[in-house]
Amino acid sequence: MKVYNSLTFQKEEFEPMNPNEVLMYVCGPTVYDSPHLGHAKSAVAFDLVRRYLEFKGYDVKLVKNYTDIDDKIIERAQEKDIDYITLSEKYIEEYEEIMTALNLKLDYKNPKATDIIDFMIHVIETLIKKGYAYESNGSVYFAVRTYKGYESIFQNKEGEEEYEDYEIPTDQEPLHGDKYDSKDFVLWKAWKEGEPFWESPWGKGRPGWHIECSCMTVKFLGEKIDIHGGGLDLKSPHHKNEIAQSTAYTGEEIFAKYFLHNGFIEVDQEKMSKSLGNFFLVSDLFKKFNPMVIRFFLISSHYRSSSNFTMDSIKQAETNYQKLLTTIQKVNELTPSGEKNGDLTELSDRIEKTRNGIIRAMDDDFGTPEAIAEIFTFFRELNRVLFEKNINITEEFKENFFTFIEELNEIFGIFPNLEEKLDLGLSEPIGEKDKLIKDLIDLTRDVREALRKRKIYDLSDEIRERLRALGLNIEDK
RNA sequence: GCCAGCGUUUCCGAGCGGUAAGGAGAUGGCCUGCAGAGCCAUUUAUCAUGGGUUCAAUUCCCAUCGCUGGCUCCA
Repeated sequence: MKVYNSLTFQKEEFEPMNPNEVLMYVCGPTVYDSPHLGHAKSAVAFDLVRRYLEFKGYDVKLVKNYTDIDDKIIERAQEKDIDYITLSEKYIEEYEEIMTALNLKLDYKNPKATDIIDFMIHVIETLIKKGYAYESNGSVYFAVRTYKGYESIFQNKEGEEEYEDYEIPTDQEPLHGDKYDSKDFVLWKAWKEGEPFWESPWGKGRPGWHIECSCMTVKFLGEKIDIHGGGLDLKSPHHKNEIAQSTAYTGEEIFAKYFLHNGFIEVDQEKMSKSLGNFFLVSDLFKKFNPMVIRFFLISSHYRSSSNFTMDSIKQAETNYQKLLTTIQKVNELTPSGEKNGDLTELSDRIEKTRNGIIRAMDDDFGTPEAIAEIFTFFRELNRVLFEKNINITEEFKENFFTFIEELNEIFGIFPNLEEKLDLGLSEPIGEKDKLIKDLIDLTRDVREALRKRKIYDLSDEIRERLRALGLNIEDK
């Protein structure tokens, strides 16, 4: 299989360092606000990568961090006059709830920046010792000029100018605030009145942003990993800095073999932003759409391209998703009674063809849109043969079909709790699905059946309409 | 300003050297007590514009325009 590697600007054959295992790190959110659709896009994109790699037989270890100490968090906590921990805990909890609803698989580890302060201090000390970093006024900076090759990271150009041999001029006064070079970035931030702090060899302070991901990777996955993921906006300088400081620390040639970056959500062809007022929080979208519709929307475009979010496009996703569910429901309701015949054999072949088509698409840098197209093509054929020609199916075919659906669920994660859904015939979640609801639905169905038998259509239609208004789709045979 | 990416039919959205997947919407038809679902057909494409390379370009190269991102916090 091939993946697009941001380091080399091209698709490459995917070969993890260990043939059976994939070590993967994804930059998680800074928890100072509720997750918006962009966070969901990133999270779902890498959940998909992880799922597909697992489907291919790899044992995937995925670490995703929480940045729980940072300027914005401190600022927001001060505004609200609460402790920064209270703030970050609140948003971590919300993030986890939302990602669970979006059917993300659990990560191997979700460390918080503040969990590993000691280790960060150790890494920063090492960087100073090795001559890559310097202390200045209680802060510590990474001197980018000491890192040969810094400017070439993520540069798709030949002959990028690189730094000559350079030693940090610690005997001089810094020219750029506390820094010797404007590009130097902070590893440790000196404490300011009113801010949370940790004790360090350089006095009170807190870690800089870039160092945390490097430290987490090394601490929880090792000095070299296979895949590092994150949003496109993190490429520079965050990932650039991560690579520099990590390899400076470990002395390894590489930090991550493949860097994967996901694209953005746009709204009406414009960037989604608070100032434009076109900002969508996932929690708000959940009020109007099933989380699986959101997930389906997100995987309907390729993870690297930007997706255009409009009310129209999310409704289209809803229609499409429902279309898949409807067909699955219909197959589920069929009672196997037939003998093997030519049509069924052909359909079984179609399952195999579709499976191969999906694998082909996903093997090419996780081509979800093409994979989904394969599913639709197969489902249309399925509908035509099964429900237009009224072919009887066999037990074997039904099993075969549901094994395939289960595979789809493994790869795309779009059919969680399918059995429940099929039993209830629900198109939308209606809150707590318990036995009472199911019984009431059955009751209503029976009443409608009776009415329709006596051709009292106006009444049965009214019941149908009112159920529909409640989010229950009733379809007459 | 510098760097990177994108511009495909009414809409969403693939393809990326041999004249363009899939879905939505719309219209007509089949089916149905009706509706829905489903099926069939049409809408369905001078692939932003202008040059160039090639037997052949939506796909490669150059320029222009438009949009987006990075250069400061950001998924």
